[in-house]
Amino acid sequence: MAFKLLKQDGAARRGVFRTVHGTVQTPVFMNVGTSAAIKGGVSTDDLREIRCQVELSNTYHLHVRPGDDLIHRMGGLHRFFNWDRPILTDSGGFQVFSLAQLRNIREEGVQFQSHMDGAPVFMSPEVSMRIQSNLASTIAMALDECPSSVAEHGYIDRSCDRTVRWLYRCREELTRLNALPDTINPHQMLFGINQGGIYTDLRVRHMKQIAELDLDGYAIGGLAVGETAEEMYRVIEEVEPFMPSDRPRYLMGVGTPLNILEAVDRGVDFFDCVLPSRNARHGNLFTSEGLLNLNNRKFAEDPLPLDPACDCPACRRYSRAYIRHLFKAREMLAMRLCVLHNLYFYNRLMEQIRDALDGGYWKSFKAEAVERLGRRV
RNA sequence: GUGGGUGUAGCUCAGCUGGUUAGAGUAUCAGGUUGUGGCCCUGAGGGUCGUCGGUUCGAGUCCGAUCUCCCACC
Repeated sequence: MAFKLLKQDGAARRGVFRTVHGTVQTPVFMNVGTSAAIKGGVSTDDLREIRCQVELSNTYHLHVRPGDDLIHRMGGLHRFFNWDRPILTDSGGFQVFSLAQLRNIREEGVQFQSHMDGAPVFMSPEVSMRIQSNLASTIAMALDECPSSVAEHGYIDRSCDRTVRWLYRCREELTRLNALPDTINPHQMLFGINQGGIYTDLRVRHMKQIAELDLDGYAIGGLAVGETAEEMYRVIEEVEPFMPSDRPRYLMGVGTPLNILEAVDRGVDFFDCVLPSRNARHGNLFTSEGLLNLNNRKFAEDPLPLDPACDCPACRRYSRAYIRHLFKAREMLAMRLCVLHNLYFYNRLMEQIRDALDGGYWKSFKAEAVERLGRRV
């Protein structure tokens, strides 16, 4: 079994996940590099230095540019990207619904226009699996429809049924692809995605249906897209009892450090979010003392590092005043240093969470961290 | 020196024949950002309308003088 549960405290889980690209310690935060690059000029050497375990790239983006067939010819994403640890590829489903202007969704798949040049693109369960097989990521995500979490019950009901049918097609196609002789990663794993908006009956029914497929892991999708944090926590609590306990659980696209602490407490093992990297590019830092907006004038002559308690490459050598200056001067080093810091902060937060679970002091750590990280510097 | 143009927010500029509390973009300041388009969204502060005088119930707007800068010609 790839996933092994080491310890549990309430619903919170401490585990290890074995893959062909190495073992992942969970709970884990995956560092997002959509186009096989962490935005902000961060290299894979940097990723190793900031203690990244799993990198996440995007099927849709890499399909549009440079093309998954090209990456296959270049030996797969790991060789192309120079990253030998696990990679998870998102299926492209979310992008179809968040980026595409014009789309037409049918049973067969989704026809839409590329956000790059308007060229027609067709995405189906089979196409998504073929792209991800070409990329040869460690973990492939199933193609799902991601409707607005607050869409009406009737629509999400029908959408969930279609996502189940798509999931069967994904598994069948990936099984076929993994057996082909020119497949780069014949052990590519598949995670299914739970949908159902904010409706308990749909979430539970859908989770039960996809659990029957006995996949390598299960994700909760369609959250943090309009509903409140409290609704998100409620949905996790309601669906968690129906998620296989011997498989990793992945909460897609979440979230803030507080969201992650609350979700770990409700049994989630995997996370990914653009928040630390995107906010970093705009000067919004996560620190051990809470949120810090480096654009604030009060940091103009502040000689302290971004976070005095941090030993990331940015905090070891540079002051708030200097990095703030870099932002005002629009120097790209500003973004690089802040992205390194925020990702390191997230990766270190996950280490602290794992230490707390290992050490048996999860509840007290969580309560203290929620209070501390919710502050503002 | 002569003729023409110009002057309004830190910057670039709107402001129709005179009419509520002078606007926009950008910059600044402060929020937001959740399966990534270095984007975008929201709010705030900021002006003796070059200066002085005149006409008028009322002037950024009309008149006179003066100063600034730009252009052309001598």
